[in-house]
Amino acid sequence: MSKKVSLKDIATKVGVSTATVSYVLNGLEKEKRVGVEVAKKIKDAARELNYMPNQIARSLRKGSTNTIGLIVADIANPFFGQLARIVEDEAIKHNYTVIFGSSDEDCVKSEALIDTFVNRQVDGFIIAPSEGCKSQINALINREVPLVLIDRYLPQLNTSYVVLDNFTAVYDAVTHLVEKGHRRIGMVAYENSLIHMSERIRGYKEAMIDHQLEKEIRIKKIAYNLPRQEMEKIIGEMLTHLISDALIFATNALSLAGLYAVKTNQKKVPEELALIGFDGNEAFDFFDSPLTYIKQPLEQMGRESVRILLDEMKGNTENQHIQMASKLITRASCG
Amino acid sequence: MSKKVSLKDIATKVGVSTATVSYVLNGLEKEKRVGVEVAKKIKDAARELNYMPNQIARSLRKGSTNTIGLIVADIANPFFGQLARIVEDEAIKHNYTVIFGSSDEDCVKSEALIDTFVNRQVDGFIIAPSEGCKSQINALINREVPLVLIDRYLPQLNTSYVVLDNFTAVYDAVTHLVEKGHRRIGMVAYENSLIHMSERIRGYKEAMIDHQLEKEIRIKKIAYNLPRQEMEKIIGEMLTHLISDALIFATNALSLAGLYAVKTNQKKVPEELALIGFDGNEAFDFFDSPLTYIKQPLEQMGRESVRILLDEMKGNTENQHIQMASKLITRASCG
DNA sequence: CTGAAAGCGCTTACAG
DNA sequence: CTGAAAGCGCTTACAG
Repeated sequence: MSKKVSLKDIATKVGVSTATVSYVLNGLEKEKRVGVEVAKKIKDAARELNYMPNQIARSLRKGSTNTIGLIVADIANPFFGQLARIVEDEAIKHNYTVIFGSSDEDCVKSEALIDTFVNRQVDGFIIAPSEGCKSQINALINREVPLVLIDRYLPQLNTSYVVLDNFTAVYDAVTHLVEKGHRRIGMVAYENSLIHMSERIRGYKEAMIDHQLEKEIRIKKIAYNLPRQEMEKIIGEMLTHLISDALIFATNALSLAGLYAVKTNQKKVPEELALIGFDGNEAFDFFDSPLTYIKQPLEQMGRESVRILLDEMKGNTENQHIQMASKLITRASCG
Repeated sequence: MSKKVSLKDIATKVGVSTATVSYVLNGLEKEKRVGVEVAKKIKDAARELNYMPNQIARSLRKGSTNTIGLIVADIANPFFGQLARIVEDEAIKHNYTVIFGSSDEDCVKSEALIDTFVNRQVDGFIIAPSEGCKSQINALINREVPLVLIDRYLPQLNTSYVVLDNFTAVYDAVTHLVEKGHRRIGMVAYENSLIHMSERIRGYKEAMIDHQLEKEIRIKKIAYNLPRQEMEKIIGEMLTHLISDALIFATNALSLAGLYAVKTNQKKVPEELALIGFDGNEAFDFFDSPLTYIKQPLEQMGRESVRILLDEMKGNTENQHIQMASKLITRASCG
């Protein structure tokens, strides 16, 4: 890169100290009572030299970087991609930049990302925590780094979070299926002990129990990291036995794998099998009978998480817990 | 945040200078011939105090931040989300972090992002440039900032880039439709003068001409920033008149809007209307007759762009131009 | 009203 | 083999 213009260059050119230049360029000319003429000269010089402040130097001095670290499971997953976009927009409004990383629900990756971001002095974190990385998050808490968890939280840890009311989301989905006359309702979930998954499963179970369907409870748990073809195969096997007449999928990716399996196995929806998906997806709309699904309020989740984080970065140490209601978008797939 | 541990703290504790600590922690102990015992003490102290180097201070001193700035049209768009993920993975391998921003194809936003990233001293840029922001990119070139353009390039500017061979992609798509017996082949594109769009359109036109279908050329251009409902409506209107018996969509978003419109208007595919989409999308698979589409080699594009950028950051000033071949995934939607 | 100076936490050329 | 010191480009408490 070519020679960069610094405060000093402007100071030299105008014939003042870097302090004065700094004041003027940061809009403190009134407060510091810098002469109007000097101020003008400085501004002109800055423009003329095409001065761009070195945010790194500034960050070092001020001890803050105006950067937010965002860690999701996978930025390529539309759920997180959309969330990232909302976080980005909110961050920009408040003059923050976001650096991001994908953990793949993997604790080792997650830790590496957190360390990197800490080294880079991010002012705060928004994290969708992975399984088993409690100690990493706890280390952040001990360092008193502003932090909000998203999508899931860690019940043992005292942090702010923004999540879905997963229990009610799935509970209501089951009820909807029951109302539509389904009884043998199964669930396809991830093998994951985190709260978002366990709450979805709990919502399913309790709803089944409350509807006197305890004996029909059937949950298939699938590993997160399986390629979709594998997921599809597993779900496909479920379908050939067809012990259920309705299925609820616990995530977007599972819903998609399920749709592929249903298509491959040529099951008629909703006649042979009713379906409820999670999150939105265009594919849901083009499935033979458009999918009923549990919709998360992504926009608000993203906004709230940034709002809370900014709050914490301003010094508010009170943890805020937000649980948002989902919406069941009912369409043809449940009969 | 709580008190942070610095090099000095370790130095004090062990009783050496910060220089020695720095050498040891950066693996220069051999080179600088630091005593084995001292080195061990330093490493132990660092571990004990849970030392995390301040990357900001390091960046200021070294003049490089190990950060890549990635600017796409919209990180929530799966095409760019997937690209971002690949860039992220490649960057991490080489110890780089990526900060990202979405331009919405808007020059003002794009410029704000570029300025922010320059201020933050990113070591290099990967940019999907917006329409009319030539001067911004040019400013980057003048500053000698390592840069690779992606998805589109600016023909007037001397930069590295990684793009699709858009001309051939669409040319071949037209040929495929012709071979399938279609003649009244239309195209739905964005109102965008950038090279990726103009090349797609040129590919369409030339193919039509080469197949003696010059008179059947019909291109509908739609503004990028329209909400999908609007796009759908516009395409819907095309469908009611049905001047075409086949349509090629120039982007993923247009393909989706097109599918919704076709569904709403209950056109039979491929009997009444053949379709070819751009990029992949799960919705393509679940459409009544699975969509034939032009597939981009995303993985390689992401990798190559990072590889070239790293190359430039190492000092290689030679611009590299990469144009990748697409693949036509043929399925039922063309008959 | 304005400037000299310290200092943020590192790295590295230099001296011994 | 090891350390003192300068310096990256800013901000800001302090002095005058």
